[in-house]
Amino acid sequence: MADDKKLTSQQEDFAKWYNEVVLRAELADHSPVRGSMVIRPWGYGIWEHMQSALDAMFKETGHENAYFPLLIPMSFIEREKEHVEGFAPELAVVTQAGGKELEEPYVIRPTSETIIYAMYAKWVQSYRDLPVLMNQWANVVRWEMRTRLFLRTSEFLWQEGHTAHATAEEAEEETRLILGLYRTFMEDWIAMPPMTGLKSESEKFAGAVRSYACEALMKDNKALQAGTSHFLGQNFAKQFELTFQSEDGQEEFAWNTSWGVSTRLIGGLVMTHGDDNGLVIPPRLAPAQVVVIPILRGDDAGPVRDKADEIVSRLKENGVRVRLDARDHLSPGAKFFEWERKGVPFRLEIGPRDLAEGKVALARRLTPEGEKRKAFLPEAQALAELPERLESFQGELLQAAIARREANTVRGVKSLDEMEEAFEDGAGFVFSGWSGDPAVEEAVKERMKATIRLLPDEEFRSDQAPATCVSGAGESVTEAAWARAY
RNA sequence: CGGGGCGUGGCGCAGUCCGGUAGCGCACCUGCUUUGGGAGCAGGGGGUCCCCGGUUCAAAUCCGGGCGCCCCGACCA
Repeated sequence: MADDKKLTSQQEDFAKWYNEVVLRAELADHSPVRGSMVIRPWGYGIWEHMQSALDAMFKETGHENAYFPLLIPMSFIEREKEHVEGFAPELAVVTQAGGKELEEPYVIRPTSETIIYAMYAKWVQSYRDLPVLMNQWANVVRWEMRTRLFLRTSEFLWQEGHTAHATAEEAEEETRLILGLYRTFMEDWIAMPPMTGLKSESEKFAGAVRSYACEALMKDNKALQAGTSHFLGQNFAKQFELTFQSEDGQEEFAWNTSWGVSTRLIGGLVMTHGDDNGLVIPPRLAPAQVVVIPILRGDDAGPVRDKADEIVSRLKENGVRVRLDARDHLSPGAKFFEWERKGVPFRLEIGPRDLAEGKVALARRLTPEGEKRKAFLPEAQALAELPERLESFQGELLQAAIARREANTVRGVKSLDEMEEAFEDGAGFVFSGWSGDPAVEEAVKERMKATIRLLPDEEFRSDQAPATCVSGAGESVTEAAWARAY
């Protein structure tokens, strides 16, 4: 950031660009505690829109919100073997309270399976009590070694859904339902089109039988795990005695699922749409969809200001989220740059000239190829068209992201050499055959830092996948999508 | 935990080699003139130079010891 005004370009240093955008768009800032962050109003505003959209989707599918406590007895975490092994290194533990050493330490939740299924065990007696479909919005703490704003911080915000079912089939169905719901949300709201599929054994959630995930491709061609949905089988039910009496009188263990997305999605949004001028926020999530900037000059300042106020209230009536920037110590140009950096989809300028002509200037955060940056439109037309222009902007962001993902996906890779070449050439997702042998994953990771992101769902699979494993040893039992990942 | 870098007004940095009044740009405050792509002029406020100790007439600068942060390699939404 030698030039205070410009951001480091994505091409020059993507990681540095990301950091600067997050800080300078005022999404978040570092807190005094290492590895944790403050989410500022502009960033939290995006999160609030994500929350309300997701929350509505959860409710529509029969889920209810609840809240479980921050502190979990250490012994609960230790109950499920794989779970504790997975989380032990990143636990923050409370050993003192009220000025005394605690008899049993408490863990600050890294996730809430244990406490939640312990409670479900209390509430569920019969098949008539099932399914239990709950979600909670909460913060969790995982002590990470290396942190990055939004992508990996010691504390983050998320939602975690936890369900209990009478049959494995029903639980599996729930897992898949939520995965689809996440995908729809990411496409329709973040305009971030993920691939979906199953995680390999080595990448699945600690304590799950199977994990499904949404993986999205960022602009630097690294994959971001953006949401996960886990089929937990009866692993937790057995440890917490979550049982029910079936229709035919048998005592049975319930089947569980858990699923979550976090504030990491904001990092995904930044790296899916941002450019060298800063953030680009999809209209449906933008805290402000339009910023109105009056050009206040000389004698016309009063009438222009009045017109700007009028435009703001009329846009509000049309359901557009609008913000007025009438600060008089900044030049219009400075405001243009500022709001572009913050990713506001549209800017509406109103000056003396426009006032005289009954027009306004409308500028879009991203200008399509061959179009002028600003359109001078009759005021009534601009106001009437803004809602649909916001929607088409939203749609174009999604289409562009899908096109980018496809353009950076390499299919049909048949050998490790070919795979390495693809990654050297800057590929995003690389598809190959895989024997299912974890040793192949290890070898690839060692050699080219890529991992299996997904065993992709049918929709994303190749028309003709290689019949042999990319390692050259053995037949392929499944197609795998590899990528370097966050 | 290994390797590299850095701690100086809010932010970004110079000054450190070779000790001698703590500086620059941006931001901030006041006033006037401005305002359609990062405004101009004038005036002004703000810093225990990361901490502790040592050397010296004198330390941001030299010496010793701490602490913190950032980047790169092994875990993870």
